[in-house]
Amino acid sequence: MCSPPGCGHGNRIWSVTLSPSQTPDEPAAEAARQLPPATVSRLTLYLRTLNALLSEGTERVSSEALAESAGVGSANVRKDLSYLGSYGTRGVGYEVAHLSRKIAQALGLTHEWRVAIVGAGNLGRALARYAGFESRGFDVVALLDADQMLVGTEIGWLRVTDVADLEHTLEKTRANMVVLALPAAVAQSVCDRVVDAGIHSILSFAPVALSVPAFVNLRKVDMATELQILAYHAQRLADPRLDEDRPGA
Amino acid sequence: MCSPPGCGHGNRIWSVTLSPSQTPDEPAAEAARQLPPATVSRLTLYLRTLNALLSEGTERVSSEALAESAGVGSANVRKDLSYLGSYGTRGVGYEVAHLSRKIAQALGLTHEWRVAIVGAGNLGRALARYAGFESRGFDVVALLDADQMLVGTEIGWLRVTDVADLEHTLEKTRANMVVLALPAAVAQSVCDRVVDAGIHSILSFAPVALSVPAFVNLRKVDMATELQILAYHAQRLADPRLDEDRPGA
DNA sequence: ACGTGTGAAGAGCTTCACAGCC
DNA sequence: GGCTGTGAAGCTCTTCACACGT
Repeated sequence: MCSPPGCGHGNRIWSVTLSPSQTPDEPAAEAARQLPPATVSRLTLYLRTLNALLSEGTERVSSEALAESAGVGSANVRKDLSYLGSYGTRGVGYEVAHLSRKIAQALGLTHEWRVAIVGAGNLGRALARYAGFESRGFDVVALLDADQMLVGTEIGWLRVTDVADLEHTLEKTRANMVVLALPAAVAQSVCDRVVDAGIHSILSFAPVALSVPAFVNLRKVDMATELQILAYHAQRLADPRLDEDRPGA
Repeated sequence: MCSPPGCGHGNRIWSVTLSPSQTPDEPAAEAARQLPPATVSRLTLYLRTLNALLSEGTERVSSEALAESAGVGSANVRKDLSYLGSYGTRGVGYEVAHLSRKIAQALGLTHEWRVAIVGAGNLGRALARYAGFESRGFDVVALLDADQMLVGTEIGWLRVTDVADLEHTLEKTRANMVVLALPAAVAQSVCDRVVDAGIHSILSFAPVALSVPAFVNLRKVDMATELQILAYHAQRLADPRLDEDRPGA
């Protein structure tokens, strides 16, 4: 793991875009294509529902129905969709096919995304075989590991390649996204190599905070963290009086 | 992500309920032991760092160092920790062992959490073997599946049991949390049974919105969603000019 | 009548900046 | 000098409520 705090540069995950007042010139044009992060993540949920509706032949859908199937409020749905433009019809709803196309376009799913998974342990192998990626437009093009026992074996329709050749594999497969399914101890060094190889989009499952340059997009999924958050709420329900020495109490 | 930040957030966990205008008597006392959700998810990150420091013998840590290793700002760390009480020493920092204990306590990790994983597909098996759960105080006590080919086999140190006996298994193993690693199609019905069996904390990996009673805590992790969010940002960096075309005009 | 689109109000979170204590 | 604790300011996101189009 990273030696004591201070093994280098401390960069923030996904640049803050700060500058409260960048150029006061053209705020609207820039802002117009900046979707709020919360909206982006909900758009993926709407898209999932829309695609389900599409394949069952439904033609129109209301914000109420979309809200229901995404687990949010309908006002929220309408606000989110309004960032994309006025694609609904008042008194009627949204046309499923059209809206689906618009969301996919806004999310950049028209592009071809080629994903390399680094780490062929339990999780990496599970991800490599997960059909959900392919079906949603993400091509898993490589699976890498450092373990020589795994290199060369086949997982799903992929052959595991040596992480020593990471740069070469990424270039050859023209991967433009990387999923890190690695132990915490090696995650940062592999991450650095991935960034140096020109990858700007990384999804990490390693239970450690990775530091990356500001221009790199890093998202983290940590299953133990999720369970701990559940534990917090569960404990609160179970034992409503947990007044330790809290301020204000 | 919690994602980073962001994170696609959970859905209406615990909802708003009592804040608006409960009893105007004692608002502060109740509010005092309600940690902001964003704080809760960062506390898990601090705890991870603290435990690492603990095992390497470091005794004190500053908010700056904690911030660095969690990927947030130091003011944020201090604010978060201040919700727990004043456990730091000005001019010095925080005592690692003490702070670690306080956070674990606040998160409810003193409790014993017994997790049942439903679904022994690729992901379920990977989760069952994931050492990160055990090491952080979560005991995986059962692994269930509907596939008769899998029932009875051993994964890690667990024997797969039949999901038909779900209620019985949950009771017998005294599980108090459930992880759903199921296909979307069956997730809701299994979820309903899990809730009926008295489980109030559920972590779902199924790519579908589950509906649960308000008193149930449901968190979702969706890997395809994470990739789509990355795609959005990557596309923005690659192609700064996003076209728009108005619908009818 | 129905359901979208949207300013405005409200709630929550982050960042700042500095007082207070070691 | 160094670092915590915290009001206040600023920002983002959510919710409300209703005008508007069909």
